[in-house]
Amino acid sequence: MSLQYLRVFAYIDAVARAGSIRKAAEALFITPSALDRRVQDLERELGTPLFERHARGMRLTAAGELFLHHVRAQRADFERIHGEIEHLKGLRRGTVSIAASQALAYSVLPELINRMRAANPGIGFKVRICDRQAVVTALRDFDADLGLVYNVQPASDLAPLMQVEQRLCAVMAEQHPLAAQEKVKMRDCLAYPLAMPDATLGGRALLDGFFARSSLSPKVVLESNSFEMLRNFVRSNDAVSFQIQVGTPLSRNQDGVTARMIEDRAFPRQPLTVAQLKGRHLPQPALRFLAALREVLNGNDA
Amino acid sequence: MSLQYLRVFAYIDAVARAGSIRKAAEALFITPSALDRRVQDLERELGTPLFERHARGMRLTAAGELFLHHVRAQRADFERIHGEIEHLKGLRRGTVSIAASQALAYSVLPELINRMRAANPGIGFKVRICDRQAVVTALRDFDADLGLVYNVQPASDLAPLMQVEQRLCAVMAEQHPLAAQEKVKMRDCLAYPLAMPDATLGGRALLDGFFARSSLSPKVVLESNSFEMLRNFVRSNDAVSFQIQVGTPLSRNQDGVTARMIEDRAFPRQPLTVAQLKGRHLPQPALRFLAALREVLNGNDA
DNA sequence: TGCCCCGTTCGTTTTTTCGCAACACTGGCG
DNA sequence: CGCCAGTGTTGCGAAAAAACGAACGGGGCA
Repeated sequence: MSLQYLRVFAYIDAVARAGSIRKAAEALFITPSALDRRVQDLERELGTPLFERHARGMRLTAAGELFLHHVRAQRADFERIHGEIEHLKGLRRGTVSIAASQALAYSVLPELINRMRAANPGIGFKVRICDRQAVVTALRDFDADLGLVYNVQPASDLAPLMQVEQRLCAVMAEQHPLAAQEKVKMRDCLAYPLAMPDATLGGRALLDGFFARSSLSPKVVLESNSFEMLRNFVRSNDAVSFQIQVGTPLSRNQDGVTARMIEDRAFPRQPLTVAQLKGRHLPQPALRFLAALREVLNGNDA
Repeated sequence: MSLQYLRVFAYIDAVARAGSIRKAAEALFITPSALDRRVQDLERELGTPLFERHARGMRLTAAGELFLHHVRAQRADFERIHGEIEHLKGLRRGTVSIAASQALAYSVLPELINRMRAANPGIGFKVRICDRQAVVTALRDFDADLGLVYNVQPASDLAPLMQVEQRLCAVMAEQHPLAAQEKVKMRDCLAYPLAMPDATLGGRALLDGFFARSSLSPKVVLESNSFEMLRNFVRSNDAVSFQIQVGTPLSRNQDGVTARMIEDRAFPRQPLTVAQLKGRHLPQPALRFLAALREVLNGNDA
């Protein structure tokens, strides 16, 4: 559902995304000349150029950024209204789009979505797993209704909806010596090779900070931007990896990998944050998803 | 500036306002058939009728109400964005639209607007003086950015921005015996004929309540929905009228009429409220007007 | 310089929208 | 009961808007 009458707004959005009229025209299945005219007409109506004409393509002007934000907000809001109209017709339909850190892909999101789909089969989901910066960008561009991020830096245009303190866990093979203990200390882990999340991931900054303060010297044998990679790596050796609580198989050792909480008091904790773009009206399905999320994570309001 | 591309939304709005396709078509300077087609196309795209076809005209369905609200919000938001783009071009332009009770028309709004216009000549104003219910309606329909009302009943879709306690004043001719006192008591006023605001006005409910509780019997000689009428009436006789503080010539007796505060302790006080529609993003000029209003009224945040 | 990709323009074709007149229907009133 | 004054709605030709396709001018890069 894209509504014929907002065509020109979709054009502007496409040009901004593609960065050039020709590419945008291709994506829209029209000719560059037609697209160019619509852009120029709109600029004439607004009395301001929305794009800087560059030899390489089109870049948004300040006015363009402003207008594009409005366009995206409008289109997102229309989707919401359309969903509510469907809701009025008795159909529980709609789509929840989520941008989340990797940790959520392990069990929280799949299980939650399964549960919601069981209750409301008409609702669809879009889940994009990406790094923290991309989550923020997705929210800003109206590509996601909700963002679930660990250790995100606050931004003035983001509104936190929920914060959950997350402890860091050590991840290791089931047969690993450390798995015998109920809880582990960080110094215990350092006796083994480490498989570390890389700098794009939320937990890394904390680990680095901790290592810098203490006089411990870690032996990093693997660094990756994929927790799945790290998890599958430590399954068949004595290395230890790290992940936040919700992203680990704390109780169920289902795939040869298990996790133990790290009990160091001094270890800093960062919250897992659920956020939305400030000032947005979330669609009903997103609100219901948020409520379900609250139940599962037992989080506090932000 | 109405933007060609939002034409259909303007059509829907017009039909809802006019209550019939033919009247709306007349207002839009197009034929009923053309308008009818646009409405039907939109309904087909949404998959839901927006209007009930009645022999007398068109009435909004539930889905229509929802959609119309969205349409108006969008159009208002577009105006805001357009204003901000103008702002970007260096022009301090835009329009503030205000719906207010009569008391504000006396001195507060005229003086405030004069002062703002002196600082920013590019800003235009739309002021609609109306009763309390109409103020609320204007906010709901996006016909006004800000509402200034005395003694308004709270509504869930309205967000109070500022509240100022207002004392009631007695209004009388300059030569009136009561004008000799610095403050007056209600029982003093009852010795004279009364010119009362009618039930549509904010202060009336308070007066009625007070008279009901006390055993005083007022002699009402004039009842009007216009404070200007009441004020001009008492100028040349011994009657006494009432008005809230901001709407009276407390210090300056410029037009043969003056006012005195009523000092009864037991007399209930209602706040003058500045409100907006909840969830709206106010345009920059409206925000600046609000700030100026705060300075003048010394109000507290709500 | 030569090439490639860019935005843009022009004349034409296709699609959408509009106006006009006629039609069908409903509710009220004599 | 029938008439009447409104309403929304539809078919068709005209008008307007949008899209197409090819050609033009221009800036960056090898």
